[in-house]
Formats: sequence, structure tokens, C-alpha cells
Amino acid sequence: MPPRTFISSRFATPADYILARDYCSYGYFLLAPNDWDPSTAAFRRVLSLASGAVTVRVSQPGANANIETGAPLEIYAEKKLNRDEWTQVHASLVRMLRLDEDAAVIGSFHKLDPRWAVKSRSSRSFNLKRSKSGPGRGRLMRSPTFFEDVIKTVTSCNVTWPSTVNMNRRLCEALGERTPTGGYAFPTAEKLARVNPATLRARCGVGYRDQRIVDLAKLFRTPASRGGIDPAWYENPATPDDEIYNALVELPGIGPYAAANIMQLLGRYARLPLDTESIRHAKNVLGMTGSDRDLMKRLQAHYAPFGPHAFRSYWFELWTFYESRQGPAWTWERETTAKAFTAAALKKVPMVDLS
DNA sequence: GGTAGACCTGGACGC
DNA sequence: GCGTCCAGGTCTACC
Repeated sequence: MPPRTFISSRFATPADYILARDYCSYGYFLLAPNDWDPSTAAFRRVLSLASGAVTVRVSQPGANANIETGAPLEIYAEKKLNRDEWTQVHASLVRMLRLDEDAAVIGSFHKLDPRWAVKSRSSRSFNLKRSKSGPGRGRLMRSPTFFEDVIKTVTSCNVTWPSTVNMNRRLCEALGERTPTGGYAFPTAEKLARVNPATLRARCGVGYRDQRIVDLAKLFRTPASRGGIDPAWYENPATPDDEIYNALVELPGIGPYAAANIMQLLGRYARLPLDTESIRHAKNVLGMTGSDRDLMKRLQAHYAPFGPHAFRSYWFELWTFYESRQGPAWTWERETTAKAFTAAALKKVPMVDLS
């Protein structure tokens, strides 16, 4: 029997918003404590509020594939929340779903790269007719906090995707606050800063990342005046890109790839987090040849015309390729899909024609 | 500034 | 079922 729930007032969404498409737009939607249910096109997750952890379920009744967009979200919580708590839930969802991203900025992206605008030719060529692709994709899912985005990025470095899935599940189960109905939150910086690295390694399978994760958590608990991390400085649009990048690569466990990835999670899309997947994409999809170093340079040049939207152009190409192999992302199951994204599986994919 | 090797986990493969 | 190989980005030592 499902737990008793309370419905909130509905949350408005931007006119172009489709939950199934825009929530399932980045791999983190498959990582705990995020829990997407393809059968109902809704997701559950435990949010850490000031008063404690609470499970919410988010759906978008009325949104129709390729037809109706911008329907309001319906939010259910497992317990009754007061106004302040609902405000915190709303703020978390706005960040996760990028509901506050300026439509004009997304419009400027579509002007630079019309492939992702309404009824684009490329959308059809990728056989997305059955997907909830809808008019103009541009928003990318992320975490409710900057801290979670940073730790998730560290767990995705130098590891295959199934291991990243396991690490995040075990982090939540071992160290996340538990709700009365058995859900787990993502561990807070306070919690991770107090964990012994050896314990983290043994219980969560994070390997050599143990010390780096604990050090990062401690930095999030340290005031900026004493050399700690100030999330507001990173989230501030007025902070220059170069300053953020230079600060990120100084952090433990954060190199060029992780820094560029965290920057796109901050809504700064000019830099490309290039990795071995990028090399595969360059060869299999873009038809490029040459050494890995050459391909990295050619990829940078290839996406340079998209300027401040370079990552979006790159990512939607990559994501659409994945959907061409596995079906629309909103149909993916977390556990069964994970193995489809191993390097071995993707290497078996033949050359793809993007024209 | 560039490069080689270590770091750790889990999937793939051979026996 | 077991052992071995390999993929993956960051860090450090070294040239």
C-alpha cells in the first residue's frame, strides 16, 4: 500500500517545458537518490530540507508528447509540509529542472543550432518520433545542490558508468538521511566531512576517491574566508568563467574534464568536458580520424561556432545518439540501462549518419 | 610544459 | 568459478 501523501499547489513551468524530456536529459537522472519511473513518467527523490529529509514525487499531468508543453508540475510529499518547507522543495526543483533558465537564452541557442529547435530535421533523422522530444530542447537536468553535482562528477571520473551508478546508490544507502518510508537522501557535506575515508571506501566502493570526497566535503564546510568553497560565488552569473574554471581545477579530484563538466552544471556551456566518450563520438558519429590528441583539438574547433552554447550542441548530439540506440531516455530503467553505456557496448556501435 | 605510471572498481573474456 | 586484462580522469614525479 503506497504511503499517504499530500498534494501541494501545482508548480508552474516554462512554456516549453516537458518533464519527461527535460528531466531525462542528463545521466544524473539515473543516479540515486533520483528515481525516474518510466511507467508513470514521474520521478521520486528524497530532498534534504532544513527540517529533515522528505520524499517527493513529481509528475506533469497533461503534458503530451510533441503536442502540449508547459503543463504545471504536480508535487506529492510523503508528509505534510509547511509553507517554508514547500518553498525549499520549490527551490530544489527549480535548480534540478532549471525552471528559471531564461527562455530567450534557450532561443539564442536554437538560433545558433537549429537542430534542437521545433521539429528539427535532425530530430526526425534520429528516429525520435516516439520520444517526448517536443518543441526545442535546451534544458539539462542537474542536482538540487552544487555540492551534489560536484560529488556526482567525482564519482563519474575514471570509472565505467555502472560503477558510478553503484557508488551513488551506496553513498545514499550508507550515509544519506533515511526517511520513515525507507528512502535515502544524498549525503550532506556535513555528513561526508565527518566520515573516515577508509570507511567511505569500504561502504561505498569509491576506491581512491575516498580522501578526495572527504576533502571536498570539508571544503564545503569551511568558510570562503578560510579557503573554503562558497557555493554562492560559483552560482553567481557575474563570476567570470575563467575564474570559476581556475578555482575548480584547484579542488581535490577535479581536473580539466571534471571542471568543465561542473561548469555546464552551473549553466556555463562554453567549455567542453571532453573524455573518451567524446573520442568515440568524434570517430563514430562525426567521422573524424586521427590521434586522440588531434581529435580533442578537432572537437573543440567543431563546436566553437556554437560559442556560449557549445556544450549543449555537443551534449544533445551525444544524447540523441544514445536515444537512437536505447530508445527515448524517459523509457530507460536505471539498472538495465547501465550496462548499455559501458565502453565495450558502445564500441560495438557502427558508424552513425547524422546528415 | 609534456609524459609515464599509479590509483581502484567492475565488466569482459578465456580457461 | 577463478584469474587476467582493460577502461576510465586525476595526481604526482620526473625529464
